[in-house]
Amino acid sequence: MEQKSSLQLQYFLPYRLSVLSNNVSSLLASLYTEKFGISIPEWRTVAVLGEEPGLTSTQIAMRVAMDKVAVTRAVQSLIEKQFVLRSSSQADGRVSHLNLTERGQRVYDEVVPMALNFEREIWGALAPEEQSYWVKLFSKMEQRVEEIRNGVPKLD
Amino acid sequence: MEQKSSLQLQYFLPYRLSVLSNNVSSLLASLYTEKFGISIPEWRTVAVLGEEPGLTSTQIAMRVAMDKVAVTRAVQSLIEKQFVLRSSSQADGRVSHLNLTERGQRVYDEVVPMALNFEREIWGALAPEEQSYWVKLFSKMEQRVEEIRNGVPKLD
DNA sequence: ATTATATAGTTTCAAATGGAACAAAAATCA
DNA sequence: TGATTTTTGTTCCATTTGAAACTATATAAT
Repeated sequence: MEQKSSLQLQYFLPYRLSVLSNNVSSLLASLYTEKFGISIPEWRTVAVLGEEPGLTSTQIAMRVAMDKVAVTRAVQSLIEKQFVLRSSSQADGRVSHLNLTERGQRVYDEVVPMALNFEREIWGALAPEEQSYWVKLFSKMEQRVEEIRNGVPKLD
Repeated sequence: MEQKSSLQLQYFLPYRLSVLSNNVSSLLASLYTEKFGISIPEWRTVAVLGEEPGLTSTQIAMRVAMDKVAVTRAVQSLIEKQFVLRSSSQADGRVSHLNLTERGQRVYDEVVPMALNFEREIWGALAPEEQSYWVKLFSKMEQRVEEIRNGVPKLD
């Protein structure tokens, strides 16, 4: 990897990551927005509740890299659409536990295979040994970015 | 790479891509928003005009994966801030050519090294041979996603 | 117990974003 | 030439997003 001195956007890692991620996200989103009328944050909420029923809003926010406002809105909308049910905790009056309704579970059950299938199509770009290599490299990148993030503390 | 039957968001490629990309973007943005008060689309516009002076709005949009409305707004804002100058083409009355002002050039000259430095920090996650491997795999992914995008034509 | 502090979640308001309609100029075509 | 279609870029409007203020409950401290 040679040293760069000029910034060519098309080869610039943050830019390429952003473009790829946007393309992937919007392709994936088209699978479930058309069919079920749910947004990306809503889908993420459904996905995580499908994995772990009964989570609270804050727990969802932590698992899903969304802020609490986004979760509030996703949950409200999912409740209106009757995909999610809220039941307040008797242990802690501030929180409520969220679960998929039967309809919500159907969304989950239908979208998961589509999503996995889409993921497989993308993985198809790489040979099997390349795939595990990708995962290894990607994880290192994630870690490093996390380190940088923690090393450069927010000014407060 | 074994077959997945359940979707765990934390291992799901589109999700991981999205999180990594967002983290990288927001770290990078913090470098120039604080110092120069420009947004991500504005920075991209400056970056591309630094590489290729005199582009028109449409040309910027093509190079930078933004839609034309985003470019219009970025350019308007950059003109107000006196980072960009618009000069209408006498060859084609519809378009105008955009250039960095001296102030805009200074932003470019200052941000580019910061951006490249940031990129180097991220690349630091990988050993040199891993870096070239990453580029290779990443390019394959980009290509595949592009293929899927073209294979699934927009409904119009 | 009473006060202070922290946490969960919502609301509010302003800014960012996206799509459709639009105006102006250019290109095509009859 | 004159009519039609494209292209460029902007504006308008509705939706989304984000940050800060706020309410309600819970926890800690004195």
